[in-house]
Amino acid sequence: MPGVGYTPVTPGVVFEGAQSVWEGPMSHQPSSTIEDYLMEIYDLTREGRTVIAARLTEKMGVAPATVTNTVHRMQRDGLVQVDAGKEISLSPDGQTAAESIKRRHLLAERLLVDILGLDWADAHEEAHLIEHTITPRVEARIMAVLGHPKTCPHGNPMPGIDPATRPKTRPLAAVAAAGGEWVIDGINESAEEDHDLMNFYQKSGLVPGATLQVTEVAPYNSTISVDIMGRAVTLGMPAAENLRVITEPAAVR
Amino acid sequence: MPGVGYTPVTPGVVFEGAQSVWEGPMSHQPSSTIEDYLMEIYDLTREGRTVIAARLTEKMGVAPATVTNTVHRMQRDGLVQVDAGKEISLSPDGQTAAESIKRRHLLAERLLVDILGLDWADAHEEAHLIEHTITPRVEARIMAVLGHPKTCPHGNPMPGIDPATRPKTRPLAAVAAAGGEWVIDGINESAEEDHDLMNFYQKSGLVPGATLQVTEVAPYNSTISVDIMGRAVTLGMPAAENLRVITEPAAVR
DNA sequence: CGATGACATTAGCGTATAGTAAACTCTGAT
DNA sequence: ATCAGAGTTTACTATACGCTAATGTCATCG
Repeated sequence: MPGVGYTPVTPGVVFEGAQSVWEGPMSHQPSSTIEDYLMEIYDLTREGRTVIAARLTEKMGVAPATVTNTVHRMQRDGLVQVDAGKEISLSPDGQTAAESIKRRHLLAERLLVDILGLDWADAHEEAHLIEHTITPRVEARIMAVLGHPKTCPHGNPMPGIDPATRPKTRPLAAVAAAGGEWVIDGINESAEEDHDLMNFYQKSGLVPGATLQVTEVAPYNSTISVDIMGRAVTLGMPAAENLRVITEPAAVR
Repeated sequence: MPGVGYTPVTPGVVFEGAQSVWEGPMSHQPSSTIEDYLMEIYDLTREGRTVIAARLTEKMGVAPATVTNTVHRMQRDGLVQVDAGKEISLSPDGQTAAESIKRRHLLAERLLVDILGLDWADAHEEAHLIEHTITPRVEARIMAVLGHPKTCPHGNPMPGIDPATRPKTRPLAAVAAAGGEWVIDGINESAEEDHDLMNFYQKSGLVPGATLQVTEVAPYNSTISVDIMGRAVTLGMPAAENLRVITEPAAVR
């Protein structure tokens, strides 16, 4: 006889990693890994990029074979489709799950920055850990305490926010001439992972809501120079590409 | 040739679950599972209970063979010793890691209750998820914002708090006679997992700091009745065993 | 048209974490 | 002394998620 004090689990429960989840007729709770893939697909899609396995390979920092494998599991679980051209897209279930994890990521970032006072440049990577452990119960509390924020600290909108209510923006890199005054809307998602770049933005005061004057556009040098809070800052291409400024004069934030 | 855009990892890195960690000459970052085991061993030890695999089997809700297996990995990694009598104890490294995860657990509980306004009775299980994702950086922020709390919301002390500075307590069940007035110090760790019991405590106002009068001690019925905030509440054995009251008249909290 | 480069996939491994089933070790009670 | 019961362990299985190596598929370029 086996030892007492342990009762085998009811059938229908499946174990994945450290947490056990219901494997009922309804959908799974995706693992952290799957949530990462979902958010990555969601972001790439929102940026208008073609979502193929090679893109995920770069973003996730894993071997190509690992992505093939993982995407297969996601297909099996009804989270994504892969079309004839190998393009990956979210299913309705996948979309729902992706919006959920994206929302929790943004809320975690806001919690860390607005309430806990964590460095703006560190928030993304810390939130990336915490996001997976936020249940609906806690999500509701964070949402309430923060007053239903519409963007993350880096200016990216919560899923479900009507794009029409967001300001029209362009990359700072697309500004053609010196002289204009611009308000920073946000930092592109893809730049949030670059910790050094984020630190540069932060130290330079290049954060959402800040106002800057373009002092020089130097295409021959691939730089744009700006004046921000009286300080001169020169941005190279990646920094200028990933900084969104508001096109409209009136900042409707 | 393999696809471009993916560079194989430097040697010396080991993969465990979703996160990659350094496998240097120094210690690992324990996985969530290992952290759970560490905290359980820590709690059982602090309660003065004999720590054997069967105890962990109950607490973790896994099969006995799983515990054997996991404890072997913990031995291999230098986190625990197992003596001739099969008793499990934390090594110095294990103790350090256990105090770390315990501290993060308590901080997560306080964050959830004090700042996010989560239900006191729900905090333990939510913190159990979040605790594993709190890095030193975030831990420091929570610590600062909360003002270096000395206990969790259920009255249990942070690791490193000198027991001498804590009030002398006894279980409410050990109160021999009616008539006395007592201040609640806390709820035993082992009861925090019992969600129904925690809800009962919360609804009855039996939370740390509250004052109660013992109105009846009925050993023949295994109950103790108290008056709390003018309300009469009768506690059965488990509830009375796991509620600690302060022995001293002056509440030095 | 054949080579190259970007991608995808298969095959074969390894580890952590779970489970079941069965065997084995005590200790204490009949 | 044997047996029951608690506790432990071994053997084997399964899944998720990583890796390397090798193979297959295209499209485009020279």
